[in-house]
Amino acid sequence: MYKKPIIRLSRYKNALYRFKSLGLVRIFSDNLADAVGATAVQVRKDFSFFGITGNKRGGYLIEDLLSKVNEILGKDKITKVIVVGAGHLGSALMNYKGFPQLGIQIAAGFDIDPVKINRKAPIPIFPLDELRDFIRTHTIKVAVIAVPDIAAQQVFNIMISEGITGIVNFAPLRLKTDKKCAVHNVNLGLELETIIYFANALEKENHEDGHFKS
Amino acid sequence: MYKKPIIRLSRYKNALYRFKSLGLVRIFSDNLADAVGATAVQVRKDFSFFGITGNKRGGYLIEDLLSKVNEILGKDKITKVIVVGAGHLGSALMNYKGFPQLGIQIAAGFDIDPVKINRKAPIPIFPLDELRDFIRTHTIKVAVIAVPDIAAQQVFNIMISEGITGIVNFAPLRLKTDKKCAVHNVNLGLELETIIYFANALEKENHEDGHFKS
DNA sequence: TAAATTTTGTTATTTTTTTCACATAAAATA
DNA sequence: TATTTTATGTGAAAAAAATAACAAAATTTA
Repeated sequence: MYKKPIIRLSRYKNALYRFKSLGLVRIFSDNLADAVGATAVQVRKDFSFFGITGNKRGGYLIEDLLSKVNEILGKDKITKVIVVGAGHLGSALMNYKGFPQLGIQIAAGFDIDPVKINRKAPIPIFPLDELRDFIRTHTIKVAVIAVPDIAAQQVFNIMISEGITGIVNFAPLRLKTDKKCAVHNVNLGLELETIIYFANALEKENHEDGHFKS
Repeated sequence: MYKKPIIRLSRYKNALYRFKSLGLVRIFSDNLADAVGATAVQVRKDFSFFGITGNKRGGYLIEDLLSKVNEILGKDKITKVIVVGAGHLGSALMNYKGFPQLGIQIAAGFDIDPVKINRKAPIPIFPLDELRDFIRTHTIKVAVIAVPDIAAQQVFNIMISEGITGIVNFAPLRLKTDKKCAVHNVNLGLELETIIYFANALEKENHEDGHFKS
């Protein structure tokens, strides 16, 4: 399925835009590796995997590279995304400044709390009742779930039945479906837990180092 | 290094607490697999990898399993964590209800904006100036970076120099580190981009299916 | 122009992760 | 008690991902 190379391709793309905005025209695998935290070999390997080639000793032309990467990632058009749940996390996403550059347009937010509704805002926030209709009339294909876990499954079901094909889910539960939909679960608690494990492992290692080596 | 099994172990643990709270005593690899989106074999393989065994045909005693998993994950004590940046995302994290159960205590937040400072709140928010001192006096080892990208590197440097060993970074840039600190970069924009890629791939697949098969 | 250097691109190798296949123990049933 | 059923546990195989090794092209330098 080759998931990791795809993810890195997105990272390369973002780095490329940054390099481009600095006025650079040409880039080396080494620079890209530094920018995304990979190795130069890995960058070239990824490119090779997707059939992208550069110039021996000359690196890559940023413009060429961008158009190839964008083609592979299907970023030739703007993707409309909705965010369901306008709490802290939902707001954080809706206020994320980087989306336009990524070809992502947050089309609307939804919330069950009447206080949060604001149809006139730059990114309007509608009541949850209107979710189904909005997805249908705007042919939304990608959505973010940022509601409490009790509400998540219900929201998810609406999305699935309306033909959403990609969901990033921030509610700490695993959403189930038989339908064809890519679901990416992001669990903020888990991210912290995982890093705590590795932090502890490092702590131990450091102490052992201190004991045995120095 | 075997990173994936560790991450799943955290997921199993959380699922186990949920099962336990439902009054269950015994659990099967199959149930755990469903709960975390893995397969039953994978669950058993993971357990086998960490030397955890159950009872043939009898599944696993939740209580036993939890104590073993917690031991492996080093969750016998509470980990104090600080959150730097009290914007939308930082607030989302500080308000996350699930942390106490995970043995995580958000000890404090930090922000550069004077308006956000609140020393009396349940989770106090201090000015950024006091970050270094706080880490030192409270021997903080794990931190979250939820500041804009321009501020991230500076915050990171303070953390590293004060001996933080685990960082979850939400700023959309890659923080460089030596071996002494585990950094996990979470890029919300990238999460969306990745799911858009897979959503598009599914769209295409569905259309092809419609064309060739039905 | 020849040699040295730099950087890509690819093949081979290793490591990590997932899946498959099936033996084995415990419990249930006949 | 013998048979069948249900799960676990693990060795082997396959797939995915990361790393290593090095040939080849382009450029620079001598």
